[in-house]
Parts: sequence; C-alpha cells; structure tokens
Amino acid sequence: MAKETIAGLAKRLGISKASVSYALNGQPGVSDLTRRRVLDLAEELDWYPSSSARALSRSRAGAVGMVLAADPLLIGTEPYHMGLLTGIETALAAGDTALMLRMVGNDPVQERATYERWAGERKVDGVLVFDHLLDDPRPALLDRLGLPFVLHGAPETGVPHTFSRTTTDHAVDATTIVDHLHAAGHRRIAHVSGPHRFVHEAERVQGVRERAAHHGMEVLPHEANYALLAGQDAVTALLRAPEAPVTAVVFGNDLMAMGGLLALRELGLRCPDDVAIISWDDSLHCQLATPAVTALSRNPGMQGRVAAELLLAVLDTGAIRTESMPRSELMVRASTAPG
Amino acid sequence: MAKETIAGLAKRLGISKASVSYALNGQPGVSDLTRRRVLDLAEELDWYPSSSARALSRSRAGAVGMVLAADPLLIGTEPYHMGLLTGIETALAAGDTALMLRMVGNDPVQERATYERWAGERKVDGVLVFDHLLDDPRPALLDRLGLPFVLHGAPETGVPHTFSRTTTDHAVDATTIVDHLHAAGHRRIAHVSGPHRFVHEAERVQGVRERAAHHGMEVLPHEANYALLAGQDAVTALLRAPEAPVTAVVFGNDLMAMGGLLALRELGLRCPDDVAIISWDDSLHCQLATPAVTALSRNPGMQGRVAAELLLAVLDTGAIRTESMPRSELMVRASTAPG
DNA sequence: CTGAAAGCGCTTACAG
DNA sequence: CTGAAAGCGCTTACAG
Repeated sequence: MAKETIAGLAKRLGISKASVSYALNGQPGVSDLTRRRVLDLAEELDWYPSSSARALSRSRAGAVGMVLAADPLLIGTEPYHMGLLTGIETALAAGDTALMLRMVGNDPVQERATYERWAGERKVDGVLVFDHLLDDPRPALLDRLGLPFVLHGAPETGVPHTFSRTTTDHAVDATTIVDHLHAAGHRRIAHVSGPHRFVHEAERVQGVRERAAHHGMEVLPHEANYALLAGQDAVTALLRAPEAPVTAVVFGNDLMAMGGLLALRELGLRCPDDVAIISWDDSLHCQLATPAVTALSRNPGMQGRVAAELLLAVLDTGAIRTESMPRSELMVRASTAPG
Repeated sequence: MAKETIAGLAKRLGISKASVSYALNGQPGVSDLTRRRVLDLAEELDWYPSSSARALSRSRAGAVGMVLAADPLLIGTEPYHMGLLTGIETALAAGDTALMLRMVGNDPVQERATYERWAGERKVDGVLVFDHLLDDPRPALLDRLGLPFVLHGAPETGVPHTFSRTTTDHAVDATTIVDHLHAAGHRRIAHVSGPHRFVHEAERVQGVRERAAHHGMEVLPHEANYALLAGQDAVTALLRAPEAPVTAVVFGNDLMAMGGLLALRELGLRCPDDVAIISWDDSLHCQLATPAVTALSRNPGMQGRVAAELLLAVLDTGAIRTESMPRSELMVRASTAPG
C-alpha cells in the first residue's frame, strides 16, 4: 500500500486539501460535517500527517532536545538522571512534543556542537540545559543560535534573569542539612562537594559554610567529583588528618556517600557512632546501605516535569520565565541517628 | 539574521542549488574546487541543511525511536536501562542518527499506539524493541506498519527469524549460575524469576530447571515482578514453607536480590551461611550490598551498542539479520562464598 | 464554507 | 560538470 497523503484524503472525500488540513488541525474554515468526515476517514485509515512535511511548512520541529553531558560511568549508577528523564518525557508526551536525546560523555565542546547543529538543522524547537556552570557559555551561545531553552537548576540568587530557568534554593537545603546535624550535636563537620565549577555546588558550599557559622560550627570543605571512589578517598584523607577529626560528613551525592561509608568501614570507624553521614541526593542506595543513609530527597521526577513544562510554555509564548523547584525533603535514617 | 538556505548559498557562490546539494552530500557531479568552496562557506556561516526539508525530500527521518515501556518506579532504580540507553545513543551518534525517546509506563497499548503514530507520521525510520513477550504482537504490528525494527534480547532458540534481532543464550547463563551453586554444594535452590510472559524469563526458568536436573538438584520456581518488595516477599514465603528450606536463591534482577537480602536479615538468617543468593543482573547495588552479591554481568552498554548498530545496518541494507550478544560474566562475591 | 496556488527548503532525475 | 525544474507532503493566505 502506498503511503496515503492529504491529497489522497481530499480526493476520496471530494474536497480540497485545505479543507482536510483545516479539519485536522482544528482550524475554522470547514463545516462540522466536513470536519467529522475528515477525522473519521483519518481514523479509519490509521492515517497521520507526515511530521517532516508539517515541520517544514510550519517551521517547527515538534521536538525538543536534551544533551546529557555526564560521565557515562556515573550516569548508569546515579539514579538522579533517569528520574529526571522520566519526568521530562512524561511532560513532553502530554504536550505532544517529541524528545530528542543525545549523550556526549563529559565533553562541553561536543555539547555545544550539538546545539549548533540542532539549531542549524532546525531539528528541535528548544533545549533543556543542565548543570549551570560558573561563567557558563551556553546561555549566550543558545541566544546567538536563536534556540529557545530552559536552564534547569539555576541558583535562586538575584542575577537578572535574561533567560528562562528553574531554580533551587540551595541555601534552604543547606540550612536543612546543617540544622539537622547541629541538632544531633555535631560541631565540626566536613562537606565533600561536587566540582565547584557547578554553580549549584558553589552555592551549596557557601550555604553550608554560612549556616554552620551561624551555629558556631566548623566546616572542612573538600571538593570532589561525584564518583564513589572520590567519596572514599575524601573520607580517608579527612579522617587521617592530624587535626581533631570531624564527627559528620555531608556528601554532594549518593555515590560519594556510599564511598564514604566504605571508607569508614575500612578505617574501623562506626557510623553513626563515630562519624555520621548525610547525602545531598536520595536514592535506593541510601535506603539499602548499612546503616541506611540520611538524605535530602529532591524528587528528580518532579523536577524534570516542571522543567519540561516550562520549556513548552516558553516555546508557546516566547516569554522568559523562572520557576522554583518544590522544596526538598530530608529523609532521616540511621546514618545520623543520635548515637 | 534570516535563516540561510541552500538557495542563499548557491546565490553567494554563483552556482545552482543542485551543485550545492551535491557538494554537501558527497555526491558526484561537482568539481573538487566547487565542492571545497561550498563546504568552506557552509562552515564559515555555521550553516546546516534543514532536517525537515531533507527528511521530506529524502523520505527518511534520520532518526530512530525507542519506547521504554517499564514501570517508572523500576526504571529509576534499575541501572540496566540507563546502561542500555547509553550504549544505544553512542552507536546512533556515531551513525549520525537521532534518537527519539518515549516513555510509557507499563502500558502495551500505549506502546503500540506510539509505533502506529511514528509510522504514520514517518517520524522515525525504525525502532528498537525490548523484552520479547510470549505471543508478542509487536513484530506483526511493525511489519504491517512497514516500520523496520530490531527486537533486542530475543531467545536463541530456533524459531525462524522473520525479523532482525539480537539474541542471548539464556541456557548458557543458566548453566553458569547453576553450576556455580552446585560447585558450592547447593542441592536445593529457589529461582525467583521475573514475569513468565517475558520470553527471556521463560527461557531462564527452563534453563535453570534443566541444568539443575542434570546435576540432580531440586528447584523451587517462584514468579515475581522485578520489584524490591517482590524479592522480599518471595524469600519470606519460600523460607517459611514447611518443606526443607532451600540453601540458595537465584533472583531475576538486582532489585529482587536486594529485597531477598533484606528478608533474610528479617528472618534472622545469615547470607551466605544459611542461604546464598545470586542475581541475574549486576549493578552497583550488588557490589555495595552486605554481603556483596554474586551476579551475572550482562554488560547493558555493550548490548545497547550492538542492538543500535544492527538497526542502523538493517535500515541501510534492508536485510534481516540476527546478532548474538556477547557472553555474560559471573561476578563471584561474598553472597555465594563457601561458608 | 471551499478551492486553486504559493511556499516551506531540501534532493534528484533530466537536459545541456 | 552545471542549471532549470519537478517533487517530497504539508500549511496558509487569498479569492471566490
């Protein structure tokens, strides 16, 4: 069977292509009866308009893009990304928009090349961008390319918003975490963060420092890279240090927290009796660990949904908007239970 | 700046659109000099041909689709899917093909509706299909739709191959697992599998049964649904049973194995001393558990790559091909260490 | 409310 | 090797 086209439908019904098009797209310009006949026939033939023809004549791709630029090793093990992706896809499906996915290891150059190409080819109508960087070149690039975007997880601080974004108040999260540790009696803690080039990590570091200062607590910062091994090494280094050891460690993600737990075990230290630990990301790993690890649940699925819905709205209206993420929730578990 | 088009490039260079097109696509019909000038100008202008115009005139979308039809709860926690996705995307990127991703909960009807729509809209040139089912309606549907596909993870048994697929020899995997347990002295084991409507689960169940029979071992089969809780319930039910308890349990995935471990702990049974456990899927969960869980590593990244490359080849040649998956590897850990 | 026609931006026979 | 033209399958002013 040859592929049916809009011309074929028009001929079968004895009307013009224009009428078929109007009927299909809910446009005025056709009688209700005609519209019904068109829709019924399309249904009966299992026919859908060609997406490329439609994209070409409308100058809209009907798809948005997303570049996952993360270490392939991390991406498989960190459940955060899959949750985010699920939320995004759910929102896009509801908005009848396709998701184009590209994975490019941890390579900023390839990420930018992908945007240039997508923009040039008019392959997507907009993109979702992750992990705001210090001096992030991407907003300017995307503006120059004329490619609409939403930056997910930008800080809440008062930079003028020249682009659309979702924000998280990391100071609030830091307060939640530090207050919890303070209440449990900790006065000297370590903070094993992700790379400071991520704006959200810089904000977290500052948030932890300030809130700790507020309580008169001391903080040892330690920059790491989100890998299990990095968390392990950090704890080994921190607790070997000559100064008085810390009694609690905050980890920037669940993998590093797992690494930290392993390191404590190797060092012969008990958790939480000797050292308490807490993760800035919740996951099944935290729940299954022994002891189960207290974690800040950020609900990646919801975050993805909000970001995708914002992008759809931006594409629809052309407006620049900011959307705040829902508040995180601290899941208190054994790893910080009062000894 | 108005979007540049092929007509614009032609005018700038004083040649015809056809020459520009030939030059861009590496077709014969232009002098080397002309080709160089075209490519240089495109590079200089950061120009790429419109994907929708190209798709329309070539009648090829330049994209393949993938419907992830799994429980959203599982998908976030099971690392298998993300690994698969990474492998697929890597291969597609190398083949200059875009990936269209759709997630549809555990809903076969929505999955099929997505294929019908993609085929009708000519949105993708082919699809990757997962989890072969008993009496799977999808191959016939896709054939009827004229949508090329690769079925990933079909059984190796000698059904005539009327479509392209990647196969895994589950009998070999079953042998690996059962032999390992037999060597450790187990004579009565349980097999907590995923749903038997999945062909690969049916094959695994049969494989385990046959290999166990070969060794004169006894197997208690137990069908479950891949969830943590299912593994937990299965172990609780199995070890409460009046008959002589089993000394080892084989789980269909890592989550159920984790659930099983929790159940053992609740029952006051030691692993591996009282009951050994083994997972049919490896992951960080298995590595981090206490005790670490012996698991069959299936290398999802490699599987994804092979499947995607096969699909690209199928699209290219139109041939029907079968590709075998590389052999799985047993990661022996403490959960089956001889007591 | 309906029809004939131009246009979206490419590719590809076909003549020269 | 190059150019003029038709065609891919839609959408959308514009006349009637």
